[in-house]
Amino acid sequence: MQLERATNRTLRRRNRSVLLAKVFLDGPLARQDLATSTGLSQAAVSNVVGDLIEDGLVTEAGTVESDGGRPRTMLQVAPRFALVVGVDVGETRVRVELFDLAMTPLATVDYPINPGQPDPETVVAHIFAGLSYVTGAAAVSTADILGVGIGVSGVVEQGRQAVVHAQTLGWEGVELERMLRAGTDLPLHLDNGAKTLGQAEMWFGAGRGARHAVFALIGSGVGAAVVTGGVTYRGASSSAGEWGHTTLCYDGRPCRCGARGCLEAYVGAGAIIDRYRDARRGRAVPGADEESQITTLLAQAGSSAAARRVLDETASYLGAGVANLINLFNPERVVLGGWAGVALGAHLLPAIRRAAAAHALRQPFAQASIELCRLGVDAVALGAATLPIARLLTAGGIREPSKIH
Amino acid sequence: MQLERATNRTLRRRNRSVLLAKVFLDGPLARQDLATSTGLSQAAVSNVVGDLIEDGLVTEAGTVESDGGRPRTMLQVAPRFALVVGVDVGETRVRVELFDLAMTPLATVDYPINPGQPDPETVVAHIFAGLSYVTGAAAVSTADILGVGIGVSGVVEQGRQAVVHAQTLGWEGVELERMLRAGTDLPLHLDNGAKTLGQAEMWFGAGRGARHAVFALIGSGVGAAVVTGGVTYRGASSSAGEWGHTTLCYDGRPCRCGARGCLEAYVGAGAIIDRYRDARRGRAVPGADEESQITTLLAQAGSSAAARRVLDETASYLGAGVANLINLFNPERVVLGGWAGVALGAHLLPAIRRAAAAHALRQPFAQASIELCRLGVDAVALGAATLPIARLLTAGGIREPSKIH
DNA sequence: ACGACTTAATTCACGCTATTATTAAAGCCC
DNA sequence: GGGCTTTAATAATAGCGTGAATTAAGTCGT
Repeated sequence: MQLERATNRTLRRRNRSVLLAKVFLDGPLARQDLATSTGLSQAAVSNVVGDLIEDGLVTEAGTVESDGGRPRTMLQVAPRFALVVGVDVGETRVRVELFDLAMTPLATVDYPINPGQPDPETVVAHIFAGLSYVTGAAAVSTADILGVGIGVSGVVEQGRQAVVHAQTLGWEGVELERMLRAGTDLPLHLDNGAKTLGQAEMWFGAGRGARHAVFALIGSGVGAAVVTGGVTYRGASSSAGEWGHTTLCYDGRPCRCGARGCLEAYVGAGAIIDRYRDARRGRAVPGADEESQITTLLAQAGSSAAARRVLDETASYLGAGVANLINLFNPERVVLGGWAGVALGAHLLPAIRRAAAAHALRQPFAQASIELCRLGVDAVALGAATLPIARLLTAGGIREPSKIH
Repeated sequence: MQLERATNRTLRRRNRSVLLAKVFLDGPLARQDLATSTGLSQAAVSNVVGDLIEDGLVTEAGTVESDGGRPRTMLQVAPRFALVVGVDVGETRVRVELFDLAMTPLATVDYPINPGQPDPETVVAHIFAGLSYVTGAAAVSTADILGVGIGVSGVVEQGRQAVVHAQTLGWEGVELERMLRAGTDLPLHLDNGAKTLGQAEMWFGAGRGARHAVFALIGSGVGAAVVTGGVTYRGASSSAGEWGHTTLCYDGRPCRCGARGCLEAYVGAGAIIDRYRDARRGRAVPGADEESQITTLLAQAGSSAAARRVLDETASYLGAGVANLINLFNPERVVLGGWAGVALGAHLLPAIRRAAAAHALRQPFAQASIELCRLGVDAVALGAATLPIARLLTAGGIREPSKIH
């Protein structure tokens, strides 16, 4: 039950938002398209679009020939109306990327961090360094930056100031937003990295067109982003979707979170490698890091029965975990992502589908397709960059929240 | 991203909806209260309330004395503006209940059904019989009935016409809505029984005030209703929340759904009784039906170590299951309900909380309280009856969708 | 009993917004 | 160039919420 009053300005802001979002997401469109697809009258569309053009948010982008009649002028979001920055705070590196509103990457920089429990201060310093690097490299002014989105691989607790709990980074209640705000006046949007990746796939990847989707991400950690009604599901404190630490096997293998039987203790990259090592009677899996060890495992599937068994089991566990998501969230689409998810999914997707079918209820399973992601792992920064844009769109392109005359 | 245009009438409808919902849910309120709590101007409130009174939706309900000043006149939803019917299609009976808009029960009737796979036709006949019985008993006209809400213990797939998949009833793709529409012109609202119960608890019970809550229901079956942002989470085809058939114990006990290791196979009433029988080395648990057998188990906890062990295990499994809900949905409240849930919860709640704490991530667990429901099991019909009301409230009290002059 | 004071509800001019109908613009085709 | 088609802008109209002023309905002190 919504309890927001509606005033006359609300109306305009909302229609601005509807039109702006449509132009942004569905590419160049004519005023007519907007009128028919939104149901607004042509007059209103013209009126609102006029405002948007005047505000510099939208530009006319050429005309399209017609078969007898005035050619329709196409509209698009002005790519340079503003710039956005996406930051990916992963377990092994901090990536800072600058985009324009057409989501063209203008500059990118990576800062590797040593995996052993990076200092929050170091990460913050990397972010600031990255900010000044990308603005310098693209020769743009900070004033043109609409906002900075930051995807962190851990629980991001939204409150007045976002706080990060990331067991994999060794962070417990790190006041990342406060630390960042101390060094910049740019609008900040912190969020869980899985959620930003889901956002990216939703707008530009495998989630397009779906209203209810779950993005299941397998990497060193295991997480999920749930989108419902086109909007990321957050829950009370924005930590919803912690799929990796749901119990799949009561009293089972110990997990690094301290509990037993978590999904991550079976299908997290580390867990898969551990299980393969066990299957090899304790002989270490060749490879410098988890990523190459997983590659080894997949490469040996042709020759080693043990590797095949480990992969089969992985698909079964993963399928059961996906079935849980399907039963609980009833999505129309489950998208498998994360670096390990992509590596495994390419080979195991049919087996995962079979296992999910065996564990999920028929009706919700029949509603859901299970697919691979389309954007790759680096989309965390892209998705983070969409956060300030999402805010701009819902606000109807009005940057200042309120003004006092 | 919402894509609904907003027109001038939308505004009024929305404000009608906001005010009407507030008056309905937060009891008698003065116009002033409405103005301050919604942010609308007093003039607008007066204006809209005037319309609502004229339409017969709202009535003035006396005045409240003041210490110097005009006394405020309180407003309430007119209890007899319309009547609603709630139907509970359970595994053992069909209940039909008639309410006014103050949710006062005006008439109730139960039709027992023999547990062995009841015929859909029989259930439909019971519903029609119940409808004519309650209208007769309360001496009201069918024309005064706003709508009929029907809570079914099974998956209700919403489409053009709701279809029911209820393994416990032996129903597979039963076109219940079509069958009902053939016999009545009343607006129908079919939904899963757990969801209607959650709705009832949300409006009148343990969920009041929460924006994100999960209602975990334990009976013969195990299910959950998820409320997010004050609204029931449905997913793509409205079957979200099938908690009972999530895998808790990979490759564990067989479940009646065909899979193995489902939560229901551990904490469903039948499963608990089975586990107790196993603990008694196969000796049947005394009791005529599941309900009395569970009572027996609880009664013997004082004397029998086996009973205690079974209950402890139940609390642990249940806690792990609740932890999964907390990790995935990040609610501020988890409400334990269902007849078995109530019976067990009274004794096991502390143990369940401990087990949930052990399995959930710290941060989301700290955000969530775990409580018992307040309304009892019979609230399914009450919750079903709220469905037509919820529609009325969101529509701002406008019954006909559109009129042609 | 009367006036001062307080609080609640209504009225009305105003500005904002979308709608429908109408007009202008811009091109194609014969 | 005139007729036709499609797109965009303009004008007249009506709905809606706001804010200030006004009316309504009491309490309290003297």
